[in-house]
Amino acid sequence: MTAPTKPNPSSPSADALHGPVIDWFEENARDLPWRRAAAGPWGVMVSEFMLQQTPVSRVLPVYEQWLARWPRPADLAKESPGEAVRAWGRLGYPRRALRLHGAAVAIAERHGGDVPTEHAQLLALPGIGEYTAAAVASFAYGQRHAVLDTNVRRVFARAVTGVQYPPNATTAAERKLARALLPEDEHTASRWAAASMELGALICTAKNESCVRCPIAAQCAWRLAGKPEHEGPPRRGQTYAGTDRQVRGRLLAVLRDAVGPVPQAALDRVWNEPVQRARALDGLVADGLVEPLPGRLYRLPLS
DNA sequence: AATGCGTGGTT
DNA sequence: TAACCAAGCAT
Repeated sequence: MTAPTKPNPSSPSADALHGPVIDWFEENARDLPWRRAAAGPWGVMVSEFMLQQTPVSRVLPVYEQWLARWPRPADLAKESPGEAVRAWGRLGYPRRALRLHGAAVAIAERHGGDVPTEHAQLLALPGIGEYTAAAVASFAYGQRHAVLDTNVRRVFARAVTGVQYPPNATTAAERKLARALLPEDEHTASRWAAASMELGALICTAKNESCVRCPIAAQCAWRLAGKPEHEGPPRRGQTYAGTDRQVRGRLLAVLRDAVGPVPQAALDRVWNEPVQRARALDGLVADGLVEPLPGRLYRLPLS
């Protein structure tokens, strides 16, 4: 059985992919605010945090609000973490807001207020992992990095490896392939990173892929193989109704919409099962998303 | 390495 | 309509 990340014998060469994909990108790239020069490294970094597991359409309005309110890392660093959580609104995964605030504080303290340029420095910031460090270094600073997000992984799985979907978790073989496909020239590499991601986002989508508009359809290993169905373990479903996540979301929504501290009685109304409710609230406090005050009061964290 | 972590649109 | 999906990270 062939490893799912091993290129097919008939897989296209790197050189055969770069030109068509980058040319397609020049013509079809979306005009997103974080792609404009005015966004700067901070705009790129904010957008990357917001886009972790969240669609572009929902990020756009919140991104504009954040950049208008906190145009530099030091501006956000001066705020309380709770204000960041409040301004995060309903983007989801609010720990990202906390981490972005923490990253802004670290940038103000350690990097003179400028988003660091080095991959290792970026990786050391809270909320920044392998993908985001590479994305900021590549998109904001034009550096040569393999930017391996879910879109790129899917494009490589199909075009090169010949399977419908990449593995559940990113494998060493995928990283190796991404590095092998990276153009040598720095500027070309950064264009390739953005272009291959955009191809996955717009054309080579998880469902209803649009091969007729794909610039590399003629070379795509998966299409040439007759687009075989995904085999292997199904991707882990994400149930939500009835989970602690749902309870946490409801609790935090009350605190976001409140001006001052909220009595526990008000929080109790969002979920009728007391054990799960208490567990969810404790979890929010443990995560630093909620601050308990004397007298059974709660608020978003002031520090 | 498997799991937990929000939310809303689409099929 | 329940399931799936959306530029991951931390533990």
